[in-house]
Amino acid sequence: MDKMIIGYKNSNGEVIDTQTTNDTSLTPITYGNSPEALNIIRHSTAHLMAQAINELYTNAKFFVGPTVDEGFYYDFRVDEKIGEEDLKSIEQKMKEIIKKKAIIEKYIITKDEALVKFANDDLKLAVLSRINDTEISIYKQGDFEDLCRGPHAPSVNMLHNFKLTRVAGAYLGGDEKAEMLTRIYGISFADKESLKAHMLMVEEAKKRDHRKIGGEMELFMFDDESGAGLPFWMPRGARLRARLESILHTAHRIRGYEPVRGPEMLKADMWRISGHYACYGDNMYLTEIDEQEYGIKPMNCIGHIQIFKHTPKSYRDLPLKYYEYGVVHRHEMSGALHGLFRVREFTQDDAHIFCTPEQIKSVVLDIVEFVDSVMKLFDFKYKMFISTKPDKAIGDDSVWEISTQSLKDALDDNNLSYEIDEGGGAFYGPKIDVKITDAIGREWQCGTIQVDFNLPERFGVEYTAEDNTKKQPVMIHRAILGSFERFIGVLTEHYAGEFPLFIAPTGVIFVPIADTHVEYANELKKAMLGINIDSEIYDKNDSLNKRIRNAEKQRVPYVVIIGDEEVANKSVAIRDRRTKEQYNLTQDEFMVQLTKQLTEGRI
RNA sequence: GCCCAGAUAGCUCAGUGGCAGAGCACUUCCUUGGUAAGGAAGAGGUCGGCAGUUCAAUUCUGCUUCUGGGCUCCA
Repeated sequence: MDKMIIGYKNSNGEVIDTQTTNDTSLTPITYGNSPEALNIIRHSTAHLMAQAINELYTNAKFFVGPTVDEGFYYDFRVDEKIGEEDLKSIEQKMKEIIKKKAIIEKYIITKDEALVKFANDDLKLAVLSRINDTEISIYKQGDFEDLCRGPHAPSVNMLHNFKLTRVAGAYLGGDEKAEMLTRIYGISFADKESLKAHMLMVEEAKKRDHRKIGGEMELFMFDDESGAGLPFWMPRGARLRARLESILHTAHRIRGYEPVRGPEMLKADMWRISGHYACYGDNMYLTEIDEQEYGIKPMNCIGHIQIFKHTPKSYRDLPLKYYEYGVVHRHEMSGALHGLFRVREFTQDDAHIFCTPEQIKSVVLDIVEFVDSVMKLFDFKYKMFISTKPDKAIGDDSVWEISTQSLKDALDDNNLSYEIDEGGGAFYGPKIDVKITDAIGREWQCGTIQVDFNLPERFGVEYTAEDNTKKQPVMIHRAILGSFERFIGVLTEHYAGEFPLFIAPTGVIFVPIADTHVEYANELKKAMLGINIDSEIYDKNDSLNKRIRNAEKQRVPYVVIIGDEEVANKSVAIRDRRTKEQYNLTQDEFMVQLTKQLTEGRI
């Protein structure tokens, strides 16, 4: 028979392994890199790893070893401390085991028998306590056996192409209060080439790491003495950020948004009314001023609500769109901090739109158009998720109905596909989350659109309707980038630091050949500022070759060489990063080209 | 916050219970060069911080701050 069959799929799409059936009328799953095959291979590789760990650490006790998006892991407990360097010996042991070519067998026992069999293994008992079935399957390879629902590959012989990637701690069952187990992550593929390609992707991701590039390019920094998770923007990073802010500012104004700005902190009572004090208090920084408690804002909504309430509003004012680059502080656990991706102080591109329930659909449609423009600008593919009413929710079902349907209609009308996250909404309303995919295929959650009936109610927000009665508006919270910090982090990795001209912190580096050419370079730099291009002059006492090499390494769109010829002709000798070409233009032609290229950043 | 691993020059990293090291970057000088690393000299460190063990600690121990990989959480 075909040795390459590693499982079957039944008519319900369920995967059944070869240990369970050899019914050839089922659809076979052949050994390869299909999602189903990989799932089986990785699951079995997790077991293989457990077997190796079991041989190396005889006191090891195992919890669960599932597959995940990026491979597999196994959680276990050992007396020894396991570090990265131990992964090599575990891999070595796994390879030894493969050489024995053990068949992977399966047998069934009752749950009662399993309870007896694993009586001395508290972790397996913990696993069993989570299983309701009366029958338990056990998989066995050589002398190693493990309680598992499968499916598994027929033989360890099929598990050659793996790599253990990291070791970490993980709570038993994901419970913060439970014991911390050791977790080892790994990945495997059907062939060597795919494994190699994956490891190359990981290498590429490492090269693009925004913390590394951000440091090299001097975009931003963190300072131990000042505190964790508090980013500092250095001149180059601040230039980039200012460009992004400026592009977005115009984009908001064109779309009818009004800029507003709320204070950095408010009396704690405001946060009590909003519900933040009770629901979000653990993440808030509180302080006391003149014996009164204040809270530093973790969100911008209250400020916008107070501004809305300050003057009477008519139905004619709706929808009313307020936006703010709102600085917020949120306490994140120290272990969660991660470069610009997770910080304790950040700025949201935040907006709150006050509208009637009937207007939700068109307002959301506008926002979706806005999101689409921004994501297209940066060449991001994206997906949308609509999250519906959770079990614990406030508000009438009818209002949930109309607003959820409005979200769906808005996306359907715009021909945008989305997935439904059933019950994933906030307690105060449904939402759309935007997940973007970067240049090397990684996904990031950035933008979010949330419908809210809760805060208008709590703060007594109202407007005068056509019939001269007071009515309550709906509030739509939305962010497109999410936060400037995270988005710039993502952009940095997306472009590997080679930002397009319209946000590049430095658009041009001028390299004068000799001192006599510096004056012209200064003139050019000044002219550049006139058309909103930041440039730098590299006139250090290094050899010309070295200066060109260093300038080229700066990830700047244009390197421009200035010599006698250029000074005489008022021209520039260009090295164009985008076209990877060298050519000459007059100064005027160059400025026209740059100005034109800057307009690519208009949305 | 929890588990594991780290912290040595501006950066990347060697190294040692007994005077602190390299490459790059930096400063000065020579070189004034037309397209990817010219040469020489110099400066730079409380070996993250605080205690403890020791004749002696950058090295061993404890605590602490920060960083990394996860868990958890989230923009």
